[in-house]
Amino acid sequence: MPSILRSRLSMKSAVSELLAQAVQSLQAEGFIPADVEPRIMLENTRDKAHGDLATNLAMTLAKPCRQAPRQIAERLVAALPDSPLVRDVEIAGPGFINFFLSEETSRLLLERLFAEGQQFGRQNIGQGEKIQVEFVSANPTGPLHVGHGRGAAYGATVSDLLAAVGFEVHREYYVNDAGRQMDILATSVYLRYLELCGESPSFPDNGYRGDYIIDIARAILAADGEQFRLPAAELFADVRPDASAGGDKEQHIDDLIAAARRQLGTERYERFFGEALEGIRSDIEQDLHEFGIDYQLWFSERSLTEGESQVEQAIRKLQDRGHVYEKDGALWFRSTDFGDDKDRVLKRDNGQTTYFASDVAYHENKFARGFSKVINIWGADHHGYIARVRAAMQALGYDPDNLIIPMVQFANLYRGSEKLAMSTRSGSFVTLRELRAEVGNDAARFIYVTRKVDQQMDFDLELAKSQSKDNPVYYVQYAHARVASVLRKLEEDGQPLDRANGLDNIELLTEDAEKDILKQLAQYPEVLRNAALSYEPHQMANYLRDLAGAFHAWYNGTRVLVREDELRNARLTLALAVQQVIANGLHLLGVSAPDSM
RNA sequence: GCGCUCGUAGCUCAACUGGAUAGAGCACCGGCCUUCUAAGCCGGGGGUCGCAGGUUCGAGUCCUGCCGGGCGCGCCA
Repeated sequence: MPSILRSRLSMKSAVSELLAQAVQSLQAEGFIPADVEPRIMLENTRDKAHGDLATNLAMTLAKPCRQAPRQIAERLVAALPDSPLVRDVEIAGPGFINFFLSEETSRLLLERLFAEGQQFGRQNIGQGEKIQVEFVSANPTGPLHVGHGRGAAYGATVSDLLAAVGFEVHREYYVNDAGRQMDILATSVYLRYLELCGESPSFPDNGYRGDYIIDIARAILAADGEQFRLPAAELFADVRPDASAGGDKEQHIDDLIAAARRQLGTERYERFFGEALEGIRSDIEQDLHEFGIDYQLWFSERSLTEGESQVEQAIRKLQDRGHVYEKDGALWFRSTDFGDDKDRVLKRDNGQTTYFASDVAYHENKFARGFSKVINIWGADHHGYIARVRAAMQALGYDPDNLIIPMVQFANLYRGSEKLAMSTRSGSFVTLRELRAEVGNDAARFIYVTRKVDQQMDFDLELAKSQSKDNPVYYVQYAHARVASVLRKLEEDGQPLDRANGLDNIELLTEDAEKDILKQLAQYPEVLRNAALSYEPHQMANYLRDLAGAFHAWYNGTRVLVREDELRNARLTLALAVQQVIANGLHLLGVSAPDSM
């Protein structure tokens, strides 16, 4: 293997290196000004007539060289060192330089592909740099629904892609276990508990109605009996009326929470709070685990205020740096100094710190742990928070560019043409668990990441559930299964698999379809790199679909198991390479690569 | 109203991050199973890249202004 390739990621970087040498020698001659540092951009051509790789280098040099692009192109081509990788070079159009790669490149590619196997495509761009990815982080007030699923699939895949290019990835779930929503949850559980005891309290309009609330209440009843039972009338004694009774639903629920806490006592109230929280959180953890997603840490929001309050410390740090002022009895962060629309309250006039203050503390905590990059994957409804959190990080002395916040747009859920309403409170939603059961993990994971995250998407359950060809994931998996099937047939026929012989006869792969596949295989490491570094898993998903498409087209018209040993081995080698790359790619997407379907 | 974001084929989405003639899948029409899995393949029709300017060798991609969708705009979480 020529040294030029051994150390390089791909053909692309090898050719790029040739161009760099050409530029150097032209600079030595004085044709290109010495102070110019051209950025060499090579692209994979869309049209085969343009060769395999093309560069616009001559065009970008036109201005500094004050020469016509085509003239520069000619000089560059003349200065290119000879390479066994390049078969031909052409100048075309306004000044593109097109490279036609030699068959030798295919042999080298496949040799490396098989040598690396499951590792093929993996790189070390990250060099072990620590990067944190926080995703899902849904409030533990109920099971995850299909909207969360998108963030889950996206976050998990981004994490795995980054790990595959050499970053040390730390996956984290921020548990919002503080605040009023959790109290509403705890109180909802308590009311269900009372119902199970035989009381008949009215259930608040604002309470959580899902069946899982009753399940948690039932568990408490089973463990501890009726020791927490109170007469419903007593509990509701000083509670202002609910909206359905002509009152205000927010006042009603707040009164109810206060009454429950007072009458049960803090310790016994905490029992319901804790059971509700841990019951739901662990259910979410299990759900995600089954979806192929595991975290390194479940970070509790409450832990930020317990003991030596990190929230107070963060506020103090902002104060020390002169970004905090007092107004109307509250403490404000002057976020407008860092581009936010308005200043934000850190501590309310009643002494309580805000959710935002917790967020500041959490992000301070993240950076303090030494992550060089912090990625927050947020739902689109949180986009108003980006400016203030960035502002806080800047105020605390961190580079806001190291805080990356991709936003997951909502998925509109349809059942056929019927649009489904999603509401956690009312308990009427399709859960992620239901989706997984109906569609399967593979299809769900794949479909979620085929679209760019910042695009709103329509998710049609009927379509996703259909076990037929409408599902793109089957298309890709089928390509993998077909190769496995060929191998089974080969074994049945008692024929040997001689990959070394196949590699020696790569030049027998002369069909257009075969060349297409080889070219696409060569691009896999680059696709992986781009998908990871731009946080765009859909690039990998689309690539795999294209590769599977090229394979199906070839497979349909070309028999692999032919009588001639050399040709058969060459084709088998190609098929095996496709199988390996599809397996590697699907693995990164959290999707299985079955041997039969 | 202000801010962020998106707008590509009838529908759902791509376009290698500024490159050559904008591509797939559904859906529609017409072909291909005695041969390694037809969950497949081949062919066909279908486009003012929301609109209008601007930047440059070159714009779906960048900048500005409109139009339209989504989201946000609390001392809630």
